[in-house]
Amino acid sequence: MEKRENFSRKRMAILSALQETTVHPTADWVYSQLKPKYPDLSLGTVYRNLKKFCETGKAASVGVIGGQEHFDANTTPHAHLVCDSCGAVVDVFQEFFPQEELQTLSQDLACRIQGAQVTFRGLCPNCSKETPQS
Amino acid sequence: MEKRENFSRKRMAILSALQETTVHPTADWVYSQLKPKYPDLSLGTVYRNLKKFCETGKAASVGVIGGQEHFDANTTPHAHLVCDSCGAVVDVFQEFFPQEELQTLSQDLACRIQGAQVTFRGLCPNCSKETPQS
DNA sequence: ATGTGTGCAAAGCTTTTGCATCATC
DNA sequence: GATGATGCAAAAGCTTTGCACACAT
Repeated sequence: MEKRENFSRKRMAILSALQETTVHPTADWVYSQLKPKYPDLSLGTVYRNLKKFCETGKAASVGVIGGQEHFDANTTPHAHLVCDSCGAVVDVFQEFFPQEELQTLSQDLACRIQGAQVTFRGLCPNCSKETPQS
Repeated sequence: MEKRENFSRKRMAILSALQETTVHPTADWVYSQLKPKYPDLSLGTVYRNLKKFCETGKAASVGVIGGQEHFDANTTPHAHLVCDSCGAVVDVFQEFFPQEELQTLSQDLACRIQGAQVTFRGLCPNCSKETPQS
């Protein structure tokens, strides 16, 4: 009978993995992370659940970086910095486009802007430290 | 001898196609566009040249939207709006992060920001017109 | 019973790449 | 000849999907 508590334990594990990290992982990262603890986990399941999280607002896509989609469980408005050197995706906790600004912009452009994604490119704090001035 | 003026005519055609449109095309769009005029054009060539244009600064990537990378021959700082309804990528000619602001931000975060990509999401002017208030 | 979640493997799509060929110099 | 560009097809890589089975209600 010990099989019974399988009520989406894996789904919870995927969401937790996403919530407990700040690396903005890819599906593959989550899979590798959980595989040891859930040996029969399938990559398809990770993809399916990540997609579902995005649809239900539990997570958001950071976009495709280096050919792979990155996810973020922090859905509060903030930006990201993608490091040219190490590829890291780090948070920039600042809201550059509050609703009122989006509305102003929408009026100016005769469109309906509903969200903004801000992505910086450069060197992350770590790599910035280790790289001599250019 | 009529073969002689083949000096990268295709490369020029690819760049021109990119420059003469505002749709921020994908590799496949460029390929389809040029194929009638250049029946022996290969998709690989389009990919190779688009990549080269990005490396040499003649073009820039708008990012991966709907699974395909979109390109832009306009490399002046500006933003984009991706339409949730028709998928169009339209220009927003405004520079939201001038160099000085990037430098300020870099200091605050102890990093080195070298560029910013701003992408809005919502309804483009066309779809906004045709869609009743929500 | 019905619906949902999953593993597995196959398929799908976009993009890259190896190799032979052709053009230019 | 040497270099660079291309066509073609194969390969690679990421993501989705069909199907059968297990689990939950």
